[in-house]
Amino acid sequence: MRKPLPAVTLRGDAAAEAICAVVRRIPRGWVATYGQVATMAGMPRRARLVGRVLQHLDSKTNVPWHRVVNAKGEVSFSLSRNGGDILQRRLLEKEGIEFDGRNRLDLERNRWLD
DNA sequence: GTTATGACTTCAC
DNA sequence: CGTGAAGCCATAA
Repeated sequence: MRKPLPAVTLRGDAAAEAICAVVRRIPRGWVATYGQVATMAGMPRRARLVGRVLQHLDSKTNVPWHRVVNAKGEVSFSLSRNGGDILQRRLLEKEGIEFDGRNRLDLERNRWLD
């Protein structure tokens, strides 16, 4: 008998925990990129994995997922996020981060350096 | 097994 | 600075 497909394998996984641990260290008002988080979590080139882990967080998580943006310095927009991208931008603005007319922020100025 | 898809990144034009 | 292609790796079909 085959084991039922786990609904979410990334949540609770060791790799997922490592990623969350890094994201939780991002100070309020600062951002990091997916690739940066991946590298800091000890798994370079796993940027996409970071995005997938964040997508599975539940709404009451203590992980500041909104402080993670892509390498271009913009909030990743996707229909599959069902409005989560808009929320992300709003949360960042509430922390004092400014966006230009193209949904981008200044990475040089806002990137969190460990 | 193969193919397609993504909250990605990097490099070449 | 924009675009496209290739690389990436976990999931879903």
